[in-house]
Amino acid sequence: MKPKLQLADLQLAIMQVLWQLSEASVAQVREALKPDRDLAHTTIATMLTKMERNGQVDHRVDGRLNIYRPLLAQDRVESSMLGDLYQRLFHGNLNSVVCHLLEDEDISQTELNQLKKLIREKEKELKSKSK
Amino acid sequence: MKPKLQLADLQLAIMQVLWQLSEASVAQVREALKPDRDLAHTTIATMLTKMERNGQVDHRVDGRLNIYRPLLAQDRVESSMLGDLYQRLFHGNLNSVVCHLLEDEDISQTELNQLKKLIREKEKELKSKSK
DNA sequence: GCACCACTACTACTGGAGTAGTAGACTCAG
DNA sequence: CTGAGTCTACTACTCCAGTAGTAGTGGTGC
Repeated sequence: MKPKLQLADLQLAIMQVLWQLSEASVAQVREALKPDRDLAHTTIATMLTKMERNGQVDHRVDGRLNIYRPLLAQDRVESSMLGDLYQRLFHGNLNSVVCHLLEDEDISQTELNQLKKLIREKEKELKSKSK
Repeated sequence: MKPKLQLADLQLAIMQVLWQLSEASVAQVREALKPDRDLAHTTIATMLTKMERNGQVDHRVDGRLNIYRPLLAQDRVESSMLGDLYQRLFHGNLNSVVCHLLEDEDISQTELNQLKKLIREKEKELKSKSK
């Protein structure tokens, strides 16, 4: 069984809590999500059960508590979800993506500097490979 | 009524056909989608009806044909969907996004050059604003 | 000892995407 | 004029996310 790397909205939110805490009980997840969405305890529990069926999380029993931990690596999910959008929406056109980001989002000079550094590194990598 | 800017999979595929052709009949959409997914004529028609209910497309009647046209601008959808992922998955961290893209996807030197140009333009804009 | 609390397991429901069948209307070839 | 084909409208069904109620269970305060 291949676990689904594309996470729906709530699933992603839950997973991010798990990534941050390494592992968590239902109550902990609920607490962490509370500012954004105040969900019933059972809602989280149900969702976690479903996610376990999907192979996205796992749980161990601690006394009467279920402690869940993520089965998916954060960067694999990020890559998968971003890559999917990148292909579906932009057909692999890097420029439009960055264009949108620079236009729509609030970007600081610091971030631009880091960006330039990333590009320089990528260029180095490209050159060494082409030889 | 606010039309939904977040498009599901098939919806996006259909919308992209409409963007490309400006407007299209069910049969045209179906033809365009055929290489990727060979769907029944009625499937497309049903989907278009639903999308019309969602305020995403519109149609006029031409003889016995329904000709659909997109109601959403391509770049608004792109911005919305990308921005949404950007916030949800990366919490507004531009670096990680670009990092993933440079790492996962196949990027050419030409694209990197264009990227640098984009950055230079953005820098200019930042400077002129900060004054 | 018992009432309460916290937690899980099970069940249920809604809404939307995705998929397609069927019926009915119209059109065109022969 | 009739049959084959094409198109829409309507209906139906599956799957899954999201949401939560209820029942049962086991510890805890007093």
